[in-house]
This record gives sequence, C-alpha cells and structure tokens, in this order.
Amino acid sequence: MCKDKDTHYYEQVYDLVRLIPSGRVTTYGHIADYLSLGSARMVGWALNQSHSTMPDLPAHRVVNRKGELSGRHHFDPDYSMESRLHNDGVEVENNKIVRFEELLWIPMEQIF
DNA sequence: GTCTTGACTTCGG
DNA sequence: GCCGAAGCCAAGA
Repeated sequence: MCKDKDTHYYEQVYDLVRLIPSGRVTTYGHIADYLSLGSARMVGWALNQSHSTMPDLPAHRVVNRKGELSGRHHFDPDYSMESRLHNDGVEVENNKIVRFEELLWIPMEQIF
C-alpha cells in the first residue's frame, strides 16, 4: 500500500470490496463512510472503472442502501449478480437481497 | 475552461 | 409510505 501516485481512492474501495466475505453484502454508503469519501457516488464511480481495472472485483456484493442490485445491469448477462450472490449463498428475490440487513457486512464493525 | 452524467444518499412534501 | 428534489465528488465530452 501507500503507493505514491497510485494511491487513488478506488484502490481503497477495491481492497475493501475484496475483503467482503462470501455470503455477505455491503452498501455504497458504508464503504464511502468507512473510506471517508464523502459521497457514495465515488464508490459507484470506482466500481464502474473496476470493470477495466479490476474485473475480478466481487462488486456483486456491493448494493445500494435499499439492498437492491442497482449495478446488475452493468454486470455480464452470463454472470449476473443474482447468480454470483446465489453462488455465495445469498438469496436474491426480485433483484433485491433477501434478509439484506442480516447479510449486511459493515467494514467498520468487522475490521475496526 | 464549463456542463452533464453517474453502479448513491438523505431530506422534504 | 411513496415521489420529487438537493447534495455530493469525479470523470468524460
């Protein structure tokens, strides 16, 4: 870590998303709050760029505050979020995470 | 250089 | 409880 010019805020987002355990999900707001980005939109931008920089990023575990798979449209149709989440043991219904609050993974409480 | 859009969140009606 | 608007920061045109 602590790279000179490569220390972009997405790097922290990617690293945090990678730390998300299987079967768990998190929200943009919690990531932005933990990284002190100030806006959840920064997380969305980071994940948007992650398609080129970090294709292996488990972004399917990141959803909006409603527990909705808002970014599923940005995923590959053959590897949709529902499929990956279901593979992780997460139940998804109507593009929404079942028992979202129970599966919600907060970095501040887990790491800190 | 400014303006618009974007995988969001929160407040107000 | 649901819909509309504002706020926020960053990147692309």
